[in-house]
Amino acid sequence: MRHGNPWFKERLIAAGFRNTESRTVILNILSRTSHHLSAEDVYFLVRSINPSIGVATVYRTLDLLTKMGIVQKFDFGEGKARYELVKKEKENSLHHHLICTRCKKIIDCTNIANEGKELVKKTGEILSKIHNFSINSHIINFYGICEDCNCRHSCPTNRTQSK
Amino acid sequence: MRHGNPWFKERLIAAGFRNTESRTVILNILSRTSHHLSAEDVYFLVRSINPSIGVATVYRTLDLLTKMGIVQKFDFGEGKARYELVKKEKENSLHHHLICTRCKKIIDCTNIANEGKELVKKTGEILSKIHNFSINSHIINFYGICEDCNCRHSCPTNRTQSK
DNA sequence: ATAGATGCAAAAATTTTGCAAGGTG
DNA sequence: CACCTTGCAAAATTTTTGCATCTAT
Repeated sequence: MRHGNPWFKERLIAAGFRNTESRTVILNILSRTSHHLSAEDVYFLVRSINPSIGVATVYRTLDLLTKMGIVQKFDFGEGKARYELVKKEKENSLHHHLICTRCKKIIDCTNIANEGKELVKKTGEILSKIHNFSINSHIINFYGICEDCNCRHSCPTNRTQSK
Repeated sequence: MRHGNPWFKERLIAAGFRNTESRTVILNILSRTSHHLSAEDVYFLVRSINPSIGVATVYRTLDLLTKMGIVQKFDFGEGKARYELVKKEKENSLHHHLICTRCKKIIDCTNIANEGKELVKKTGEILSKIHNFSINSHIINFYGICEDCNCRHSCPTNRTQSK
């Protein structure tokens, strides 16, 4: 994985796309982090490597990678999307998240509760068959209030309606 | 449920909020549909009932209802959020969605694959305990390509990169 | 009377798009 | 060389916010 991500190059070519600098840079960034990066995060990192790459390219590339199934797009209700490389080892695992609706913290629980793997798979197969829908990925999100927020506030609803 | 949604009024008062016209109108709209409405959808419907209510109030109210757990906020990666009233009967059910990453269609599968209910509950309890996180709701989304899109296009990736 | 709620319009924030210029196969 | 990609900036979208005014309790 040191240089060039050949598997990625192959997939691009095979799909009829071109193997460009921007795409390589963005893919390298995604492959070197374990976080869910926002488009802005990616853009920021991209600039530190090649300042001539623009935001539009970042968005277009993330979109392309998502459509190719190389990247998974997440939406945690923050008003912006986040992206993560789909790793081979992760392809068969669960994507669990705990999301605090108060402070927007995201706790990644992938692979902690793996007993459910079979069931999610089976459920996917059933739905897939009923609706003739071909599934590429999934997300299981739990929403609630995190430990920190629970300690700091006693009232369950933010009184001021503000952030 | 014909008039006033008394249970809602009670919850507002109990939490120290006021029982206002806007809130009643918005809640009535949400309680009369089975769709996931965007803020824009709600605003549009609100205007047809009381044109003097503004967008900001719609957003503020949806936010308040979400924080109170009366409404669930969904984010399907369309660039905007959608909202749905949490119905009593639904509180213990599953929220399954099939989401087409090509045409953005959302297929609601709530309650079709109910064998998973126990498992989701158990998983939630485990994660909840590990992270000391109090769960209010959850979502299970499957991403892929829908029947219509599969029929119309042979190539797995949209060649033009455009919408 | 008083703290909370609202409307309005401006501002923020994220993402998309048109087009001319550049790069890849 | 043809066609895909890109940068740039403008535009489109969705959501938030400040503030004066209004309203429920």
